[in-house]
Amino acid sequence: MVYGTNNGVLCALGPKTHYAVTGQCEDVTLKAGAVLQRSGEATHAVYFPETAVVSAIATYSDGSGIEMANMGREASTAVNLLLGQSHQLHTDEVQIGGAALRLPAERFLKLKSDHAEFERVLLASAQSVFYQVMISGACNGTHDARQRLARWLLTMADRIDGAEMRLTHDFLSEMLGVRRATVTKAAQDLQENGLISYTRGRIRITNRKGLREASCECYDLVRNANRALLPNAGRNG
Amino acid sequence: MVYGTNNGVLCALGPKTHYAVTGQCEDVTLKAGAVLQRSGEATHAVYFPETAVVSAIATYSDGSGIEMANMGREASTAVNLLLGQSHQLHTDEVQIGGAALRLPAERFLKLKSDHAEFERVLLASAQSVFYQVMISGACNGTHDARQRLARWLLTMADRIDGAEMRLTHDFLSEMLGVRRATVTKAAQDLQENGLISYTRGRIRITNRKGLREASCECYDLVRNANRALLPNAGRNG
DNA sequence: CAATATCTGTACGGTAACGTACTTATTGAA
DNA sequence: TTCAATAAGTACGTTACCGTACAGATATTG
Repeated sequence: MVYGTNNGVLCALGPKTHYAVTGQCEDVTLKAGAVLQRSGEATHAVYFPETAVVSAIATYSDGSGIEMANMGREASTAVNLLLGQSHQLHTDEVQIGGAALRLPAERFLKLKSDHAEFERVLLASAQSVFYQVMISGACNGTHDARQRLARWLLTMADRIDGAEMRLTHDFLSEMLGVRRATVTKAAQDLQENGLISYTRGRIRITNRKGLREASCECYDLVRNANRALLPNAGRNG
Repeated sequence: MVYGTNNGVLCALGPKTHYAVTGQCEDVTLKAGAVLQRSGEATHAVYFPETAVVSAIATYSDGSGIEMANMGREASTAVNLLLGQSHQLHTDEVQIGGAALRLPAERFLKLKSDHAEFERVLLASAQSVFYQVMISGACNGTHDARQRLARWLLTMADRIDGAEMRLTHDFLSEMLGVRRATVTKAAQDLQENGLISYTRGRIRITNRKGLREASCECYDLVRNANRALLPNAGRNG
C-alpha cells in the first residue's frame, strides 16, 4: 500500500488528491548507480524518493558529468515534465539506493491536469528545488569543504531514517566536488570536535547542534524555504 | 510602442499573444544598482529585460549577498510568480542598467491564465533559467577564473547590441565571485592571446571563436538549451 | 588645466585546495 | 583463516586562489 509514503511532495497534498496520486504510483526500489533517465531522452516517469536519493547530472561532451542537484524525500524528479518538457535536459542518477514511488509520465500529466492541487504543490516543489540549486551553486563558490561537508551530512540525515549513514569519504568527495583526501581531513576535524563519528563507510551525527554551527547558513536557508513551500511535508501519511 | 521588443521570452510568442502581452507592458529604464524586489517581499511586477541585466541574489543573515543567476534579454524575472509564489525567495537587483518591459503582477497572472501559450512559453523559459543556474553552479566549482571570465563575456555579449561592453574588472570580480586582481590576471591572459581587448572599463571581443575555445563548455550548453527551449527568440519583433 | 576619482597593474605572504601515490586498517568472501 | 578488496590516513610538491596594499595610468570634474 503506497498510501503512507513519507515523500514530502506527496505528503503536502490533501487526503483526496494524495489518494488519487499515490493510487497511480508503484513502489520501486532504486539501486545506487542506476541511471533513471538520460539527458536528451524522453522522460518516461517521475520518481518520488522515499529513502532513495537521486541526483541531477549535467553531461559534458567528453562524457564527464557534474552533479548539479540532489533530491531526496523532500522533492521529486518531476521538474522537467512539470515545466512542459517531454525530454530530459539532464541525467537522473540514483546516488543512494532505496525506496521511491514511480509515476509513469502519461499518468503524471493526466493527474496534473485533473488535480489543480497536485499541480500547485508540484510548482511549489519546483520552486524549492530551484532555490536549493541556486543556494548550492553560491555555496560551492563561497564556503569551504568543512562547512559544505557539514551541510551535506545534515541534509542527508534529514532524508534518512536511522542515525547512521552509510557513506564513504570517496563518495562524499564526489558529492562535494573535492578530493577524497580533502574529505578525510574535513571529517577528521568534525570528528575531533565531537560533531560526528565515523568508521569505514559509516557516519553518525553525534552533535547535531554543533554540526549546524560548523555548517554554513545554506543548510538552514534551503530547509526553511522547503518547509515554507511544502507545509505538512513531515506529516508522514 | 512596445511591440518590437527584443526580449527572447516575448519574441517566442506567436503574434497574437505577443501583442496581447506587450500591450499590457510598460517601457522602463532600469538603473544599475537598483533593487527591483527584495527577498521576502510581495512580488509587484515581472520584468522582461531588453538591454538591462538583472541578477537574482541570495541574502544571508549577516546582510551579505551572493549572485546566483543573472537574466538578460533571453529571460525574465517571472519565475517566482509563475511557480505560484506571491513573495520573493531572492532579491532581484539590476546589474547593468538599460531598457526592460515591466508587467505588473496582477496583469501578469491574468495574462498567464488567459493565454495558454504565454504560460507554456514562460514555463519553458523557467526551465531555461533553471538549467542556467544548474550549469553555473557546477561551473563555479569546476572551472577556473579564466574560463569563467571568457564564458561570462560571451554570455554578456549575446545580451548587448554593440561590440563594446562597459565593464570594469571590479564589477567582473563581483560577478565571478573572485578577487579583482584575479580578473585582471585572467583578462590580461585573454588579451595577450588576442581574444579580447580592453581599456579602463571597456571590453571588446576581438576573436569570438578563440574566446569560445578559451571558455568552458558551459557557455554552449546553456545557450543551446535556451535556443531549444525558446525558438524564435532572436526574431526581434 | 589642475585636481580628484576611478581604474588597472603588480607585489607579498598565506591558504585551501589540487594530483598522485603509498601505507595502514578493516571487512567480506574463498 | 587467509586473502583480496575496500576504506581511510598520510605525505609531498604544486597550483589557483586569497587579503591587502600601493603605485601608475586614465578619465571626469571644477
